[in-house]
Amino acid sequence: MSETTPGPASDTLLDAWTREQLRLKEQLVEEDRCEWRAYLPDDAHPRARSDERLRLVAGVDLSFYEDDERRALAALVVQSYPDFRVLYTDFAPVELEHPYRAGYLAFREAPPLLALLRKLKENAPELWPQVLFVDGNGTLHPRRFGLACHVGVQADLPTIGIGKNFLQIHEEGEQLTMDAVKRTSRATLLQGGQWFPLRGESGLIYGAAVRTLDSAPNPIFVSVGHRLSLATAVATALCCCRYRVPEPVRQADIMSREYIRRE
DNA sequence: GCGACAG
DNA sequence: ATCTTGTCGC
Repeated sequence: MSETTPGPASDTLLDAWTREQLRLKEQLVEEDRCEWRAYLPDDAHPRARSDERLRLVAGVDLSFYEDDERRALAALVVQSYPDFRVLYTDFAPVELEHPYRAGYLAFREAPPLLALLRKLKENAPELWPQVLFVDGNGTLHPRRFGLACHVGVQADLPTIGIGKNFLQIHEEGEQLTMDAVKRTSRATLLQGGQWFPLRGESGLIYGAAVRTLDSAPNPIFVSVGHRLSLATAVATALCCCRYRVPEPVRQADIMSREYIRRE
């Protein structure tokens, strides 16, 4: 069966991918292993020492062409913090090997994103970011190893997973449902900056529902990608929000779509 | 047939 | 992901 045909016929491929996720997960670090600390942009007296301050943030995303389902544009944007000046952009047209499948997004999107990161390290190592925002989940994933983890581990970079839609977790009877999240969001996320952990029946925390702004009632879903704690991931995401979505992923999205539209 | 489905 | 402008409200 063709790899691009979704369905039961590709079970052996999905099994192999599952094993690959569990193998890479052995290298996953879910605690703070980064030399910087987030601080609010409007904090007149940042508490962090100057050499511990967050200065370089980045975002990656893929945008798609109308005609061909497999053609896409991978984008990497590096920005200064806290003023979000765009310091570096790179775009690469790519031919995707695999179709989208929930739970296996990394096998579709990670390769082109990692290629952009390798190129950055080679051509402008001084712009290597302190943290990378990924458009997609990290540990908020059935096997706790989503795209943001995949990219973080393989690039050895602190990463934060940002989901704009909730991915339900039913694995191992966890029962993290859309309904429950919507109810809790409505009841507890009363203003920007508020969030709650997404905790399964087992007690495991997969990520957080975060209301980033007063003006954006719908939460985003933040999870650990690599080399940081959930608390750091949430605090850093909040520090990077001018709009509902953290600025690096927002810029990568906007600029890649603009690039497609203008060519 | 119905619901779920990161991007 | 993408199809898509204006428009209602603070």
